[in-house]
Amino acid sequence: MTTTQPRQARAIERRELLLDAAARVFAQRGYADAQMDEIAAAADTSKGGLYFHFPTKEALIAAVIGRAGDMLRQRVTRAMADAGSDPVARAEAALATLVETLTAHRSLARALASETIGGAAAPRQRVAEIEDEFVELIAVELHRALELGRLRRLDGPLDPELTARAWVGMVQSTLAAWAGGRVNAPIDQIYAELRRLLLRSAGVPLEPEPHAQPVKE
Amino acid sequence: MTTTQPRQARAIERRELLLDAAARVFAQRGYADAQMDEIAAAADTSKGGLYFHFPTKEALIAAVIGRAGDMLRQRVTRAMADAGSDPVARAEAALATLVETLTAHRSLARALASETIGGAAAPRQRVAEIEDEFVELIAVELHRALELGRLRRLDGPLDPELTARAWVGMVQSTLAAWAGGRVNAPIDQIYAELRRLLLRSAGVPLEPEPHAQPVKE
DNA sequence: ACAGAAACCGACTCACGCGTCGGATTTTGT
DNA sequence: ACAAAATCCGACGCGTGAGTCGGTTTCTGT
Repeated sequence: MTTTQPRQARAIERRELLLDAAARVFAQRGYADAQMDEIAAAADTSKGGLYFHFPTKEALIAAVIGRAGDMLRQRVTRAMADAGSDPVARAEAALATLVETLTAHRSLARALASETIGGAAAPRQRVAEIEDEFVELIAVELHRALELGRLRRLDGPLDPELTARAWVGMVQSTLAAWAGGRVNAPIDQIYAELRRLLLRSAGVPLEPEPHAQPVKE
Repeated sequence: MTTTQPRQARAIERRELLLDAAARVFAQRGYADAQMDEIAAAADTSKGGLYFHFPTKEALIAAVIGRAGDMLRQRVTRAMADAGSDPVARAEAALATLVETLTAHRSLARALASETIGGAAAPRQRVAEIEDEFVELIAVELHRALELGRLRRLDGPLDPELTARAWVGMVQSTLAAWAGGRVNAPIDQIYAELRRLLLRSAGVPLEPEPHAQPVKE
C-alpha cells in the first residue's frame, strides 16, 4: 500500500530505518520545518542516500503517514478480532490498542495528531482519511451494540457516526496532549479515565474493571 | 494583548481587515503554505501594505491565533457568567458558545484546529496554550460540580482535569471534522449529540432539553 | 578476483517566497 | 492650498532548502 517495494530485503530494511528517522524528526519539528538534510543525518546517511529511496519530500511524508496508518489499522483490527463478537468488547479492545500503540511510539501519535491547519493540505487530508477509517470502525460496533440492546438508551437517539467521531477525537486529542507533555497524569490513568468516559457516554452499564487486555507485542 | 495598537482608528480597522483575510487564507491553505503575497491579495492590498502592519509572517500568524483566542475567551467567559452559578449550566453554556462561535466563523475553527505536527513549533504551542486555557475553565466547573454533588458518581473518581481535556478535545476535533466537510450531519444535531455525550459521560442526571441558549451576537 | 549493479555521498543548482526599500499616493493638520 | 505624516505599492535582493548529478563505495554473482 505504501508505494513500490524494492525486492531486495536489505533495501526494505533500510527504507524502514529511514522512515523511522523521518518519523522522529517530523514528530518533533513538524512536516514543514523538518529538512531533508536533517532527516538524512538522523538516519546516519546523506541526502543522496535518502533521495535514493524516496523521490521527494512529499512522498516521504506520505510514506510516514501511510505506514503509521497501516500499523495502527493492523493492530487494531487484530485486537478487535481477538476480542470476539461482543461489540462493546470490540470497541474496548480498539481503544486499548490505540492507547497502547500510540503511547508506545510517540512519534506515531504525533504523526497522526495532524487534523489541522498549520500543515500543508496533502498530509492533512491523508491523516483525515485515516481518522475517518477508525471512526467507521467504531461506528460499526456502536451500531451493532445498539441493535443488540447492549446500550442503555437513556434519552435521545445516539447517532453512531457522530458518537464514534467524538470518541476518536477525544482519544486522539488527549493522547496528543499527553505526547506533547501537557498532561501530567500517567498513561494508565488516562486510559482508565478515557475508558470510563467513553462507556458512560454511550450508556454501557459498566462492570468493575476492563477485561480487554492491551495487546502485547 | 495581540501586540502594539496604532492609535488611528482607521489603522485599527485596516488591521482587522487584514487579519480577516489572513485568517481565511490560513484556514484553507495552512500556515506554512499560505504566502504573504496571497494574503495581501485576499485583502485587496499589496505585500508592502501588509508588511506595514505586521513586521513578519510569524507575527501575523501569532496575531491571527491570538485574536481567535481572545474572541473565544471573551464570548465563553461571558456566557458562563450569564449562566449563573450552577457548574453544570456553566459548562453547558461554555459548550454551546464554543459550538456557536466556531461554526459561525469556520476560519476560527480551523485556526484553532491546530494541535499538531504539520506546522511549525511556534503556532502549535500558541494554540496549545489556548486549548489548555479552556481545559482549565471547564476543569474548574467540573471540580465544583463534584463538590456540590451534581454528578452521580457511578464508579471511579473522575479526574476533572482529564475529563475536561477529553471534552475539549472531543468538541474541537468534531467541529474540525465538520468544518472540513467530513461530517454530513447538521450542526444542531452535532451540538445535541455532543451535549448528550458530555453530560452522560460525567454522570449528570439529564433533563429533557438544553436550557442554556447559545449566545447571539 | 572481477565486472556489473545497487546503494550511497555531498557539492552544486535553482526556484521560491520572505522581507526590504525607494518612491507613489492618500490622509491629516493648518 | 500646502506640507508633513501616514499609508501603501511592487520590483528587487537574498537566504534557504528541495532536488540533481557525477562520482565513490559496497554489494552480488560468477
